[in-house]
Amino acid sequence: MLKLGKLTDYATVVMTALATEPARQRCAQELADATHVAAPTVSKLMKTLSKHGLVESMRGARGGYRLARAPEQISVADIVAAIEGPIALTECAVHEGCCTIESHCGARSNWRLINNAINAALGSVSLAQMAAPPAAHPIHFESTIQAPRSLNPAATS
Amino acid sequence: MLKLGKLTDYATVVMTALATEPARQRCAQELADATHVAAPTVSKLMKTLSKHGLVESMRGARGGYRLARAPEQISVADIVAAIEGPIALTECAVHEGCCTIESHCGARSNWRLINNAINAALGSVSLAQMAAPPAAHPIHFESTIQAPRSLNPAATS
DNA sequence: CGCAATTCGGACCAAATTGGTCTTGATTAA
DNA sequence: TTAATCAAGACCAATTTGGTCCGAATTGCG
Repeated sequence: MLKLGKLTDYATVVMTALATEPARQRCAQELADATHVAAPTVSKLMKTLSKHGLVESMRGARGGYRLARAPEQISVADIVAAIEGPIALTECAVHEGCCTIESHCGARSNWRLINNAINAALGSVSLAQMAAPPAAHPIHFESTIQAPRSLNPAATS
Repeated sequence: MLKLGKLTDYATVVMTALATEPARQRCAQELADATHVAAPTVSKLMKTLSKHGLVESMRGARGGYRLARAPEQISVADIVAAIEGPIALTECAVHEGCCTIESHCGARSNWRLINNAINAALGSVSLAQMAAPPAAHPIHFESTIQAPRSLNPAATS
């Protein structure tokens, strides 16, 4: 189903909630209330997100969480990567040599290209866009993926 | 990890192998030999692929499998959809109303847009491109969602 | 200055999904 | 008829996922 873990989905919801008021810090319970996600789950999510530097955590009695960066500087790719690990459709796109058929596979390199494209797509959507109503920000994906033979992979678009 | 099931990966490999000689029909064992995928797994894959109309099956002695369409007419999105079901990053993108927080969720509609974009990306890559060396076909996909009122320049680093 | 309330952090466990194999039955060429 | 091959399903093992719980840390108040 090309599915994204439920936790990742929840993470985007919580992050979107935080993005509505980036300055205010809120504790896990407060976020759970706002998003209707189970409180322990929110706690777990925030732990992971904080470990990856997407949110800042304040401990102690009046602690809570807060976005580490401006909503425009956080992409959904960041969230996905934080919760689910590096974005990789195929296992071999990250760990080379773990595939038993790697030598007989003509599809590998092309998979990596597709992988990059999706990565770019997810990276081009910011939290600010997620928080806004869909009509406000037309989301435009454009990705030309070419084999790194003689082409400069830097974004010259 | 945004991961794709291993079976889907294998399916693309087997399909790519078939695409190298679209006219020839090959039995499951032959394909297993060529791709180094376990024979029973190939059998299971082909069953599913045939059920979804991507390959044609010939039964009986000297039977085998063959691509149902030209390699250019089959996209990786077709394969993914056949093995893993409809492409949906979030559960709510397909089944509405199964999410407990649907009413408090400002991210839903945007998720659907992203989902469509990825769908388009996978649909723009054909089996013929997968079978060819990566440098041969620069893969280009572009997907603008919603009215292109104001263009978003966030993609450039 | 110490206590207690509150909150984050990490470990743990249960369950669902997935990956893979096997067995049985139907179909066709030799 | 016989052998070979696909079709269909049940079945089991394993990885991953989702969720809960308890301990460590910090702040506010008495």
